Amino acid sequence: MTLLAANILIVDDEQAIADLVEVYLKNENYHIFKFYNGKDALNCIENEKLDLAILDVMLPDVDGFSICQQIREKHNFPVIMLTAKEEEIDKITGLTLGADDYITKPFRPLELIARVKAQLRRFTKYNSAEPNQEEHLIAFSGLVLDMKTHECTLNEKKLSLTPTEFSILWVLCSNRGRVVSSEELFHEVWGDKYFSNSNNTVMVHIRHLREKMHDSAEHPKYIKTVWGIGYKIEK
Amino acid sequence: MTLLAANILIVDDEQAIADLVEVYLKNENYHIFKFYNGKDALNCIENEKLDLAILDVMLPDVDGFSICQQIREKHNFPVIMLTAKEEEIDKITGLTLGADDYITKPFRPLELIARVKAQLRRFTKYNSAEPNQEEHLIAFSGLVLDMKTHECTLNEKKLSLTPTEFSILWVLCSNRGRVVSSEELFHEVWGDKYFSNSNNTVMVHIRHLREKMHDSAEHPKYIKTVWGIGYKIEK
DNA sequence: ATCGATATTCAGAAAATCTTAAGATTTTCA
DNA sequence: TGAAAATCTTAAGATTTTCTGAATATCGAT
Repeated sequence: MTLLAANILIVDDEQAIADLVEVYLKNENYHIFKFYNGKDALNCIENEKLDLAILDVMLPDVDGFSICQQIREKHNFPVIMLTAKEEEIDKITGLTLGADDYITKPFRPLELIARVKAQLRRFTKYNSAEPNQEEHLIAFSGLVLDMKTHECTLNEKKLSLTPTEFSILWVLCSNRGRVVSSEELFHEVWGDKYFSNSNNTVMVHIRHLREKMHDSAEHPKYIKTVWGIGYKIEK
Repeated sequence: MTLLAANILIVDDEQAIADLVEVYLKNENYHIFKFYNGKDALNCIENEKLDLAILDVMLPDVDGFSICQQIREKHNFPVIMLTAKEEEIDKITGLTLGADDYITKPFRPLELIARVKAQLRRFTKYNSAEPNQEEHLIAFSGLVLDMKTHECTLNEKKLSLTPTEFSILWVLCSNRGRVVSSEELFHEVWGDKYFSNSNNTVMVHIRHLREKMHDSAEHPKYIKTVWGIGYKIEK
């Protein structure tokens, strides 16, 4: 994804947590600066070129909120706050001001990694001189999908798709030439929520898509059914 | 119907829980190794090729945390921890070190299955994307099988195979030069479901395959019958 | 020639998908 | 804020495709 590994700062006085985060992020090939207190962290912020910071809200010396503020005085990179239980978020909403995201403990490793990547992606996208201008565009054989505007046109004519429909079509298109199972589609579009036993929902949306694209289930030009496997769009 | 069923280890001293998990996952066609104590589990880890482990944190002999550590010494597959009540997670956050996810009891079956699948998906994605890009393709003497698109072509002409037919042909091709018995075929394609003593079902599919490939049983170019043993495709 | 293994055929069963529509939820807008 | 509109989800029945098992025919080794 990135040519050079991002530098990530992690501060938490619960050493187990900090160590845990370190393990997972190192595993993703990031370069980690880890501290168990605020002072050392501040020092690091001064001297290192960081790409992202993960701060525990509650620290014995300098709390995460203060650190975040000090980061914001000079830097623009994303900050993710680590907070205690879900229920307490309300009370500390103010504390997360200036942060870009927050994660509640206990957190799932996957969630952490996903959030980190999301923030890095967002940051590098807005800040890199030469962004992937085409990343948000898919176009082939008369079909154009624009992720930015969420618009879709087919042979110059605009299709008004619902968000879900757009997402499904996007996933199918970005996997063009490959069969995508209903289950996979569901996970890509709805996230890793639990899914209901029937994949009928996906099917209904596929139907709506075909309808709007003037496509048929029997002789589809675009979304083809692969029996027993899933759906695909030909390459 | 999966080509390879994942091997899943489940360890819990509460037999009811372990049994329950076993039932749900077997129902999803996974192959289950179930143990009620840590020692047997450790033994299994040594000797079996596992794809995922579900470990109860509290075990009478060796606790789940230790097992997880021992897994991590040699293996990289996902580990999901089973913990007691939600409220107690704080206390044991440290114990989930090295695990990829955790589930609190009591859990809902769908949630369990969703989590297991999510982990397997993540794992197989990270572990198969790079190294063997061509793994999804089998091609020789005019026959091409593409796992990605689930397409099969014979001398440039497309054969429209049913899911089962495709699977059977895939298994035969990936074992090219070796005789595969009907029973083996059955297990590879259908998983560990019942094996009806009459292997006629396999035979019928073989026939359909031969038909679609314009192959004959008497002088087969592709799928050859090895009397008393099974079928094979010449190398 | 005989016997067990493999082939063929085909119709009913099972499974997957499609369609439709109603109720639930979310979003929009006055 | 509350009502209307749009969207999503779920369920049930229809349809299509695929699978299976029984009956019968054929093959191959001895």
